[in-house]
Amino acid sequence: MTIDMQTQRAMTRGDEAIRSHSHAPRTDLGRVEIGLNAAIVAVSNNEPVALIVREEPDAAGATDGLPFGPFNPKTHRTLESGLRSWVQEQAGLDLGYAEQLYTFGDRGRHAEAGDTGPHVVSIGYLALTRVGESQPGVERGTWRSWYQFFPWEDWRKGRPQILESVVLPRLKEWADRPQRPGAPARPIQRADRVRMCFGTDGALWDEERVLDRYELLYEAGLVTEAMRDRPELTIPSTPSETFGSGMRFDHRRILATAIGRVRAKIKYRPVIFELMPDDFTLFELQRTVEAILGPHLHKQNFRRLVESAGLVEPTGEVRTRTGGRPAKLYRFRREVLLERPAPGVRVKANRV
Amino acid sequence: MTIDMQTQRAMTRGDEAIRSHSHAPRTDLGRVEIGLNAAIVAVSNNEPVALIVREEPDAAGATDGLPFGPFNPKTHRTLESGLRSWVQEQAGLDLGYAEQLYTFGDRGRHAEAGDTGPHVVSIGYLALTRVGESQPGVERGTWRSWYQFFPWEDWRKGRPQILESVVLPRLKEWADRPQRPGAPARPIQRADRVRMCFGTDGALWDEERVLDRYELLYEAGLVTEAMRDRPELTIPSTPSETFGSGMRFDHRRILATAIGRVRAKIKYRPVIFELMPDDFTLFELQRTVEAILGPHLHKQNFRRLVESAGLVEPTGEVRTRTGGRPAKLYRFRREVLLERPAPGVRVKANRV
DNA sequence: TTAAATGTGCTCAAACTGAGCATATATAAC
DNA sequence: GTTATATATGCTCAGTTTGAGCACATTTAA
Repeated sequence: MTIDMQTQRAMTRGDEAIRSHSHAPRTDLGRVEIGLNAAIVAVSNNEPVALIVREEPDAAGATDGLPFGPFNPKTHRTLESGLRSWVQEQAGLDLGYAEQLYTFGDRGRHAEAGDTGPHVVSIGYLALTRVGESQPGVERGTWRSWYQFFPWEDWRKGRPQILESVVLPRLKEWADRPQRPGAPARPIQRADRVRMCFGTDGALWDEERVLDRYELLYEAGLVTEAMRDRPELTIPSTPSETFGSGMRFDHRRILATAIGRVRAKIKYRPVIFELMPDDFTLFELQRTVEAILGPHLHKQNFRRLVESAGLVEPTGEVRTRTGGRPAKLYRFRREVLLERPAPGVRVKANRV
Repeated sequence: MTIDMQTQRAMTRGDEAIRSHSHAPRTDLGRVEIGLNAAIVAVSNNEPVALIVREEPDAAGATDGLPFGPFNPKTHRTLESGLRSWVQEQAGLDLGYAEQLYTFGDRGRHAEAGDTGPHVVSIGYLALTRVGESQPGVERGTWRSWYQFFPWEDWRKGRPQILESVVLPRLKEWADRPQRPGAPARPIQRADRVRMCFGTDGALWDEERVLDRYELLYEAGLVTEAMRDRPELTIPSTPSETFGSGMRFDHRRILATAIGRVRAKIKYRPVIFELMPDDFTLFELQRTVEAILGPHLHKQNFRRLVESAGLVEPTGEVRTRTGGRPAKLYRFRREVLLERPAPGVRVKANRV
């Protein structure tokens, strides 16, 4: 029945409505608190990075997390302004481009010790910025490559070998395992999901499905957060660092959502230029796109693409420090926003 | 600075962090309540419809709204299961496909009389279904054409004349008006937004920008909800019904988000079949796509598209009641999900 | 001077797309 | 019955887009 794999996870049914709906003040609702989380992305030295803040270790020993804080309707005019406040306070960064990603609300998704207190619903945001754009010394977080948390997503040097050596064997084992002890194994469904998410057996790798892949690894109990949230599920195995560094709460999930969103979005919105300096060479632009997307692109076709799409215009200057023939400098052509409904770096996705 | 018009609205800055972040229980946060809202979409007689529930009139006299209710973390395991509960209770409908749309949290977006009580953050969901799929008599809402709320979105008979006759003149007037009394008029920016959103002056109409258009009309004070939320802004003018029926709270905004999402999504996910019966003719499929997207499609090319994409397969039967040569019946080919990363009805968007 | 690296222009075939012609087979009107 | 009309379906064909590569330019480093 379910078609969209992205929402499949949450499509459980059968809950009952408990109380009738009314506009009178409701008193028996559990307390809810809203957490605002920012996945702040930049590209530094051709490496895609996210801003990480470190705090006390959580239940699983993770210290890395995204900047976040609660939404306070008394002081935050909007959700987004609340987010900006927290980022400013925690990382000393003044956010530029930001967009909402998704709202995560499942209980048990980020079990904290004790798990008392209000239920926390996390609203994830994606922000794009340039490193070193803020006043120097103001930043308090550290920039870390996002591939540290998702090593299987780094296709810049071809298919990452960690897939063949570790990830796929463990997933295959999970797919073949009976779902409940005694129950008949249903390897078909799981195997198909692995196949589509990770592009095995002739299926194509879709670089946008970052969240699907993370969710699958979580479900298979392979990422450390899964062991944290469901200790009973832990099986002695490969050290969990093999499946990328863990993060606190559900921050890795939010980061996965963010990566998928940037990868999709640069194809139809010129957000790539949020990551670029004012002037750049076409090859620098290409390197940045590759850092985000993974696979490397055909150089001549890439320049044809961005030029014919009207995304850039030459500044008239050249940069000689390129190690070869001097490269013309370009800048983002803002007028493109007034000319086309969906301007972006329309590199072909791996879509048949 | 801002690039994505869709998030432009909320990109205000300058808020200050009020209190330092900590993991101790926070006590001085204003109360927050989460509302779950469902835009349930179907296609009935080639008309795209949404499930509307009627209640007491709100401040502006609107009685139409989407099924909704508060999220209760004590009883709802997930946000989505909470939504399903409310829809079940309020409309007697068992939801099939559902996906999260967006979380709206701005204060003042749906001013209620008095405006006391907790701050409500709305999480909007999109659901797709077939009419008459539920047990007969169980449904308590009414299905209403979504073009009743967004008449300017109906391009099935060409460019809707309401655009030339009413919408654009009023928007032009707004764009030319000085933003504050006495301040210099800045018609450029507003005029450009109108141009891109509504495809005037040579710009192309992008059928996916439903929310942008609604937001623009809201900002211009032309839709009735704007007058409700900011009464000082009301100017005696065209009856507000000209700009579509109003809805309670921010439900029309959520519906706009939903329409934009379906229009985008059917192009890369086979969700269109959530709206189709098991067996259908290709022309019926085309009519459904047209109901969603607006403009009419080239018939032969449409069938070439869906057949060559492997989205459908013939059932072997024909339907004679078509008023012409009998049409072959088709069904959705589920295997396509295992073959392609992003299968969908890839009709060309109005994207250059 | 040469090798190596990058930058830039151009070609060309394959695939895709938009548009239309032509024909098949029903129902409804006369 | 015959005809008008409506839908169904196959096919063509030119224009565009895309993937891949050749060729040459201009720099730095050895």
